[in-house]
Amino acid sequence: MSASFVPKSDFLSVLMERGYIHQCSDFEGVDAKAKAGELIAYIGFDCTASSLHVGSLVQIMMLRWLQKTGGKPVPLMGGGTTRVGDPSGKDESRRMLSLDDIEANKTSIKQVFSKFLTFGEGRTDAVMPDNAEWLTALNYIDFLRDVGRHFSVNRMLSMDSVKMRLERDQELSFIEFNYMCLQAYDFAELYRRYGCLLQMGGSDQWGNIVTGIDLGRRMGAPQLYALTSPLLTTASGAKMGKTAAGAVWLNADMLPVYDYWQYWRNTEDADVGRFLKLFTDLPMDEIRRLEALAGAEINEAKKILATEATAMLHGREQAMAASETARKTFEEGELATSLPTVEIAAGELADGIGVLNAFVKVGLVPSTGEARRQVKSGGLRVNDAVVSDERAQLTNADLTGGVIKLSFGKKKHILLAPR
RNA sequence: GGGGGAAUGUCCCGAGCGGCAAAGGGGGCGGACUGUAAAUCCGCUGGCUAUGCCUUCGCAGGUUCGAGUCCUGCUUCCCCCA
Repeated sequence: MSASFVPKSDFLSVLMERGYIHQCSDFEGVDAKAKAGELIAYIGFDCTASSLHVGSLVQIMMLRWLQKTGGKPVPLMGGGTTRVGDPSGKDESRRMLSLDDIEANKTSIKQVFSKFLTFGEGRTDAVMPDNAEWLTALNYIDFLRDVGRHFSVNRMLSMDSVKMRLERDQELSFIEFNYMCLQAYDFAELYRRYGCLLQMGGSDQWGNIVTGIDLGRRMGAPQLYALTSPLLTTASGAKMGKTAAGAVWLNADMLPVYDYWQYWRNTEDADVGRFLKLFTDLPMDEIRRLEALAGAEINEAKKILATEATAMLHGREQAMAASETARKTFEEGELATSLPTVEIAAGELADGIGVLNAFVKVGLVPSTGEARRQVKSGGLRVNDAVVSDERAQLTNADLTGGVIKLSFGKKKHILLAPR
């Protein structure tokens, strides 16, 4: 980032101040467009899964700030590119998604965007096109003639991502080599359709975005711009968005609100300030105050981070409920009825069910073998009492207030209720 | 087309004289310590109706009391020559 540059637009001021920016092709240019209220920007999203996860949140937030500062955000669904399958994840035979799957994923993903952006027909309202709209209509010969001639292979070969692969003798498939052409074409097409001037994305997208700018110029678009965000890792170097249980999904049906809240609550100390800036709307003054908290006090900042981030996605009411459940569970050690509950046939419980199987049944551990191991290391508890006998049975006698509380480790609790 | 390598515990990397549920890492999980953090230390890291049974080393056959290990064929990937 150019050290001397001082933005005049709200958009760049916010992004710079909050740490969203890694590189920008032309700060002054973007700044001027934003200042004039003419900035329309897009970010591409895969629709390989029915939900985005935390890893995409920085991108979503950039679109959100764009809208809040007077620009028009364009989240682009990669419905067309998804059909090809992104080859850069080098694990070979990635399954091809059916068109129905892709369509379903798009619908599901759009729900998330509507939490962060306002869609509509207005000047700053977001629109969500799908690159399948133009990519699938392409004819190979026409594409080569109209678009392909603008790509310089010499130039493509000189790009870092390509150069690296060639130097290491790693295979670079033709389809992968073409992927950037399709993405570049998206940019040109979005300019044509929406007057989109800026493409944003993660820092790994820089090369692809710049290729798009280049193509735009050759195809007669005005100057286009690139802006990338830093690749996010936690302070200890782990990738964001992955936990033991899998990805931190944004859709509530794939990750319960409580778990989402917990994800943020468990942020490392060193990340609190950075995350508050990136993942909440809190004013900077407030954030500066929170990140100055030291020692155990920083837990207050983490709770605020969790509640704010959750509220943005799932609504304030749900966020408060998650916060309250956590408070009861951790600070009062009391049984909160809002913990996830799994039902069991009343008769089954009356007959007695093995502890190990009970833990497997509610999904806290994957197998009885794992349950057995956890008993040995003291990781399982029933009604807060450590399980020491793996042969123990759970019966109606274990019901406390109509349920049995099963805990795995300190943080994972599930209630077992007879039905 | 010719020659030479490689594929191992369904997260990854990676050892493996014919007796192997298979060394060692990383990652992950649990425990201790804390603050629901980090760091550190300890334990665990195929499945089950479990003093036993079943399934794992690219795929399919074969040799053998016994195969990840030896043989044959196949698949995929890499390297060298053409």
